[in-house]
Amino acid sequence: MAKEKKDISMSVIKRLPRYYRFLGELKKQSIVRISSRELSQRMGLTASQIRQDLNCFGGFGQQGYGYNVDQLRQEIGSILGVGSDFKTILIGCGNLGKAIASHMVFEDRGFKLIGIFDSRADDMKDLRIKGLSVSPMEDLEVYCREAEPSVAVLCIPSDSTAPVVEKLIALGIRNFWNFTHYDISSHHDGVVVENVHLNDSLMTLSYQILNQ
Amino acid sequence: MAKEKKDISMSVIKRLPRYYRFLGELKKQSIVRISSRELSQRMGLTASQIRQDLNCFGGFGQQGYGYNVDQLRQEIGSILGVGSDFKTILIGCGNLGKAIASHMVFEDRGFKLIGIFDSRADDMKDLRIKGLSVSPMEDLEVYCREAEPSVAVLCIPSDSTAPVVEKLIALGIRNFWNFTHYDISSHHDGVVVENVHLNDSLMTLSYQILNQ
DNA sequence: TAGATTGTTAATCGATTAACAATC
DNA sequence: TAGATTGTTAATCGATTAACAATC
Repeated sequence: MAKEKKDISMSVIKRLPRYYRFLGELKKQSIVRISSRELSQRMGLTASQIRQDLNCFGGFGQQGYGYNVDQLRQEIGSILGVGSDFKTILIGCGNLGKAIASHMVFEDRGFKLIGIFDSRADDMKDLRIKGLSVSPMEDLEVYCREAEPSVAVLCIPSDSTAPVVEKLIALGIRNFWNFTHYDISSHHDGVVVENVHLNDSLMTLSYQILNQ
Repeated sequence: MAKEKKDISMSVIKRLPRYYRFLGELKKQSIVRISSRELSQRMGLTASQIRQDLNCFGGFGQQGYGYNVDQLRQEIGSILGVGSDFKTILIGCGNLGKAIASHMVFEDRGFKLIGIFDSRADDMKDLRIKGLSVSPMEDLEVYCREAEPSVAVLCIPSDSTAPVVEKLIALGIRNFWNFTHYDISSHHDGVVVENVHLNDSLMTLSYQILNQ
């Protein structure tokens, strides 16, 4: 039933997870159907925008009725690839890496954590995160040839990121969840990068506080 | 010299931290001056956009010369409030909260962490993060009346966030760095919220992998 | 059938890009 | 002065909102 994907704009994509979240809430509250108007009021959007967004992918609604909450949620989930199983490795197991690995429900979102690497793995002999031990960076090459992960989560210091990315790309990894400040996209083409720049976020907050 | 701030769009604001970062890099490389054209090539933007963005705030450049790297960096830093000193408390000291508190260079970005709270503070008697111990949530009210923090960082489970936000707002806190999935803006007006929705980010990555 | 609400087209608004006169 | 590059206005492009015919 889903439409041929044309070229959906990033603005739309970025809104999808939020729809997914709100629909999950509605489902929890045992709400079965919802109109674009009602959803728009809850989410602080226009009904028009919701209908436009959803119609990028197909006619999920029904005239005179609205949308079926659970069905719509599943459709959006499938568009976002919630049911995927991307083999993922974590590079850098310091405070942040540890938190990301143990805190995030990777599996719920289509990512399967299969390996953890850190340059000081020696100091982490006894550490286990989700049953995984921490391997030294030297093992990366052999490991990747065997396990063929497709995604790397980067939680290493920004200034040592460049050569690591170089290596990962050489080993065939094309998808990055990047917590460093290193600007992967401006150095490499044909690579998928989702940045989480916490410092940038903090500075945006700071601006908003000063100019509210 | 800075212009009267009209109403700068969020699109522009969100780009400023990235400018700040690139200018920091250039400074490190002892580059003194840069033209919008050269900067645009390094950052993968158009020169036009850079000039437009910067001119929202004032004429930082000089015709025939370009921009002075260090001066421009400082101007942007000051727009973003890098030199501020917002009193900040952390709510929730689990894996993520711990990582955020110890990993982030709050101070460099205008935020001063002055207190940490967790509902299970009893189990964290010996924990010290940046010299701070973890206080129980019951102490929040008295503490806020005394110390008057203006920013709260939320690293608690999403489903217990609503009442905590309620309380913090009652205690006069209006600015939030929100790592939970709870949608503060849709429940409260006149509040500054900067969201870091890691799950949303992960889902966006997933979409991009499937549709690259 | 009448009422409700979608899917979709048209109108508006905002953001990005192009162009160029001002000026260092 | 001539060359370079900004600041700024105008043109284009894209995203959001409004409107309404289609239809459940």
